[in-house]
Amino acid sequence: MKKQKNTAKQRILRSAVKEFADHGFWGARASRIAKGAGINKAMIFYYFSSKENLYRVIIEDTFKDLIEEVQKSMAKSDHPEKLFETLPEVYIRFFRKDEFMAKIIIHDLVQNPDHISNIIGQLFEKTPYKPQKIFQEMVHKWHKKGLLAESDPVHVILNIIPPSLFCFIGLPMVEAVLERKIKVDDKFIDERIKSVVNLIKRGMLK
Amino acid sequence: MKKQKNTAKQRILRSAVKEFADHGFWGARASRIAKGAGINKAMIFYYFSSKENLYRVIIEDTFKDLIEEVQKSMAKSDHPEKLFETLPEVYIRFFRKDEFMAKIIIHDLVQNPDHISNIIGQLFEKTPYKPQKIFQEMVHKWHKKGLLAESDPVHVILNIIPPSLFCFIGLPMVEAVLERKIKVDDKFIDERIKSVVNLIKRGMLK
DNA sequence: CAATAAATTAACCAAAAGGTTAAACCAAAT
DNA sequence: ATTTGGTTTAACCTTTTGGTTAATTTATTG
Repeated sequence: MKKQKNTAKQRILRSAVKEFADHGFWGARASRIAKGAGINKAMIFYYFSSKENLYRVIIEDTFKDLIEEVQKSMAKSDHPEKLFETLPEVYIRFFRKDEFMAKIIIHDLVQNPDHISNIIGQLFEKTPYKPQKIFQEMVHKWHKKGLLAESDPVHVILNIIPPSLFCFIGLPMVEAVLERKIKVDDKFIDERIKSVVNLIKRGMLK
Repeated sequence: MKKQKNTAKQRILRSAVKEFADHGFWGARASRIAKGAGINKAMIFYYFSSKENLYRVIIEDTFKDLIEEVQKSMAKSDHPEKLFETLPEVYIRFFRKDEFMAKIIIHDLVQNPDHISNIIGQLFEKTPYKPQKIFQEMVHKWHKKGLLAESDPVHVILNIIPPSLFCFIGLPMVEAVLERKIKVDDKFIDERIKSVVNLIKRGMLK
């Protein structure tokens, strides 16, 4: 657990996360970040030198945390059932902790796809063992053993992450379609995790 | 099929779709839209009065088309199996047709959730029968009959749309994680549809 | 305490943005 | 041929933006 200091730098970061989430990189305003952090605008450039760099720092920090958690969950899973039971929870709880980050990642993914690719690439380079190879081998092995119905790791990922990640961003659309407000409380989160786990276990396990 | 005229207005729309998709509303530049359309910047404001209005027109047009297709697919489905077999194809093919729109919708969903809610609300008001009621009743009826494992319409939607919609936006992330380029060609699209259909049929049907 | 380094601010700046305007252009109708 | 109406343009304007600067306050340290 990182220390939650209240230095000017920390307050800028917190305010910036919210600003980038609400307005995206281009919509984000340095003046609003400053106001939200209760500091002078010049401080942003004093500590982070540019808006772009501030953005990069935030994205990289978040991804480091997320990837770490996913790797932990993968390391513990010697069976696809175990993996499918834990992964949705990791993603959903991570993005619930601060849903702002979910929004920022989506923004980045849409506007600047190479950026996130590079960050993930760099983070993977530093780790001693190669998680990308491990995942592909896991899927391959499990499929051969007859445990997995889906054989392509690409689709395995595309079937797990979106239903987890999207439940925060997509909700307004669902609300409109069903003409009903949906409260994102602990109960809803638990139900969502259960539903996704069910979906991918029944949908992809043999 | 709408007529694909080549009037200045049409060219502005086409150029704007690409610009909004690549940069989001705030990142989009009127000057670039003009250059892309090969017209003078003033024409944008002559035909659409403001950047915001141009954006609104694009979003509303797209949604009208999408909702129409989804409703057609719903009307034909008297059984959940049928619905689960057709819906992913509708979404995936629709967003493949121009993936720009997928990006724009995501942008809008993240930055301005109320906007899309309102558009959907307005479109639904005009239709004689209420699709939102129909869908909820369908799910309820099917669940009671023992055809559906998932009883909550919210989760049914959240299990169908994200794996379909996200396969375009999320791909760069998957590529980074697996350290492999993925070509989005007809073959991939077919595979993706099959995978999603499989996932939600096995995952939610009883 | 004095000197130095770090943190903070108000005022400022150039560039770029969305948007306006008034004049020119052009096709069709009279 | 001239009027008329919709198009199209270059030049312009205002506001806002990310970013700078130079001066001031606050903390650190010898």
